[in-house]
Amino acid sequence: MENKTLSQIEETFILHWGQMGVQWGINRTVAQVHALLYLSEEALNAEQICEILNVARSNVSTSLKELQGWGIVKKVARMGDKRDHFESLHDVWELARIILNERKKREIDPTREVLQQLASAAESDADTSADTAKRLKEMANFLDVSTTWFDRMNRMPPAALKAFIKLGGPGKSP
Amino acid sequence: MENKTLSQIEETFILHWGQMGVQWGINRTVAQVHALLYLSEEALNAEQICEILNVARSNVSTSLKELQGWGIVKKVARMGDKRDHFESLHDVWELARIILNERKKREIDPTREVLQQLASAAESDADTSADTAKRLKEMANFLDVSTTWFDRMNRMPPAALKAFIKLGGPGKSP
DNA sequence: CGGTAATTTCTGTATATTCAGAAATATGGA
DNA sequence: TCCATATTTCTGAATATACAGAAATTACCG
Repeated sequence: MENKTLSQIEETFILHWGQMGVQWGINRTVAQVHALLYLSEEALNAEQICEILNVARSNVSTSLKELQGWGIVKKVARMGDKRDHFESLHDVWELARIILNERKKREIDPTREVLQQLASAAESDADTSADTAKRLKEMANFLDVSTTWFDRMNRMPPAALKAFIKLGGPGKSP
Repeated sequence: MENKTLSQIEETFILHWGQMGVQWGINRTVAQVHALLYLSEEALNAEQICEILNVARSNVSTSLKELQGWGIVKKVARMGDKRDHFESLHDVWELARIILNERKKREIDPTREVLQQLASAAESDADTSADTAKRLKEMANFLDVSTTWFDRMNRMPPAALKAFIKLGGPGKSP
């Protein structure tokens, strides 16, 4: 089991991706593991990932679990090897679609529900000003409209979505 | 200077917004200050914000500065009052547009540049596999296409954007 | 110009989060 | 069943974040 080393370029990408992740509220190691698997042509096992990234085995385990939970990394079996191997989705469009959708499901949707409840409760709440009630309603409505739009985009076949974005949506500007 | 207290509903919203912020890599206090100002009909001064949110004065100062840097909170002067007062943009669409655009400018654009450099360097780098080079290029290209699309959306007049989203973009599904 | 109040920046400390390694558990084959 | 290896859970240490108060700066008014 030889230690496959990274080129300077690969290393830079992985480190940058990790930084990026942190800014978006994603654990650095999770982002790095993902970056590594994204670049890697063949599936890697947990041990290899530790060695390449120089992070603790436990972190890799947790990160892989997280990435699998998002559906962007999958286990693959290898003949004659008991250990699990992991590979990432390699289609960037599909990756983006899944990541955005997962974050929406986990973070936006619950917020939307809370806001809807608050907005409707605020209407008849003596302690809450009509003005606050209005703003809550506007925010709730905004989330509603924009998530509905997102869902629609999300349901498009990948190729169609890609074409739509490339075309520029509403009609291209000069 | 009396301590304006929050209704239960307002408090819940502000706390939730703070949580939400953290998940997206935004300082909790920053998000809470924003939530408070978003709800508030009249502009508040820093002192009031401290009292209402129970956070340190210095944190409020830093948070306000940050929010002003994003362009979603503005100072307003009040007759006969030396202290600065602050108010948030109240148009949710405009808010979303500005926030997304700022994050793009600060986080995506630099990443895109790095990736473009890495991708082109990878092509002629002996240490980097052709496969890696391909993936870097795909990622760089994806960021390019999607940010170009975003910029185009962003340049639409607010009303047109709103209408476009509400309509459903690519054509509505059954 | 001075004095006063508001505001921001700085600094040490407290708190919370994240991490790596160790120990415990689970899994698969002989 | 036993052994080897993979995986997860636990725990102290490292790191990052939030805080309060002090010091410095700025703005305002007489």
